[in-house]
Amino acid sequence: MPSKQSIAPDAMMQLDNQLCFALYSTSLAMTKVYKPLLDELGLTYPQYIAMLVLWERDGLMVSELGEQLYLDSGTLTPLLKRLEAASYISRIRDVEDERRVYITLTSSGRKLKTRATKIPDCILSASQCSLPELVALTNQVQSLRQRLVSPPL
Amino acid sequence: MPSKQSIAPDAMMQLDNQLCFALYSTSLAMTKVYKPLLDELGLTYPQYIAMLVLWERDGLMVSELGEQLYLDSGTLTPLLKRLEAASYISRIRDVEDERRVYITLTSSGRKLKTRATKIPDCILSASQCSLPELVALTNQVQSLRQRLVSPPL
DNA sequence: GAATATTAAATTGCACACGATTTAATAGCG
DNA sequence: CGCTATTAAATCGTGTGCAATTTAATATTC
Repeated sequence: MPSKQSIAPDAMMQLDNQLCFALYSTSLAMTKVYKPLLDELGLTYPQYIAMLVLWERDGLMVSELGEQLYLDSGTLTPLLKRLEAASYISRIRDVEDERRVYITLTSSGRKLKTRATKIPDCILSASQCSLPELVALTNQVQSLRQRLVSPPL
Repeated sequence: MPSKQSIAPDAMMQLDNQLCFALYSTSLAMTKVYKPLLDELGLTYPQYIAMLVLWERDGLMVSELGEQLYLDSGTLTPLLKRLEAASYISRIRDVEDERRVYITLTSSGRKLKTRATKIPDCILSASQCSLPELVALTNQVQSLRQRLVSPPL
């Protein structure tokens, strides 16, 4: 009989028991719920979360944006070029330090925030979560992320 | 003053408050934890979860595999071709109904299961979760997924 | 102050995701 | 039987993610 802190290897390997697959498939399912809402704004989900950060604080460097999104320049550079092509942001190289590129909202990008306001409500309703459940689950998942990105020595 | 079931729109839009971003970024962080373990097996994470399903039940159709993984043929066909190129699976068209393609493990693919057995333990330890916490969180996330993929009328 | 190291973005190559379309095969129906 | 509808995979195009490398600029060190 297994102890409290162990479990049969086969059970561990079952897909439905796996937290990682639950996160992976639920994240993809979430993105599909966002899709029709974001289509109206002409944004993909990763573009949307980049805009969310910029709506909070404009004028970030690519690397600062990357820290908040947990994404690197290999992902962000092309994504930001598409947002620039859509006239939502400007990419401006710092004259003080030409290695840096600052991301700034255009007026069109700022205006988009208003139209995006209703999205969180739509998602909340689609997720059929109570607000306390949503807050609790978000905190637990964030706490897990923190443990994963800063592993113990 | 907002009622218990409402919240300021600005707070809703803050990135860190958002369950979807928490799932998205944590799922990506999880995949990075898997990476060095899966590199030893020559698998990517999506390939690994396909193998997990096949280790449970061999000889599934592409569409049956897709139902379990929540992925469609546009994703699975190239992924399965790579697993076939790696000699872990065979793709065999059904002679009864030539629209169907059955996925079968090769002996090499079956052998891989042994080497994969330790992975769930490594992940559990990296996530620094107690087993009860992991089980509870997995159930909550799965329940959310179910609500997202089968919305109410 | 020239050589070296570090830093910030960009680039490259590969592997997903997925909507949409296409191809091919079977089922259903009059 | 022949026509239409449905089904199962495959294909195609776009947009991520990310490791690894490259490019260019700034810091550091001797």
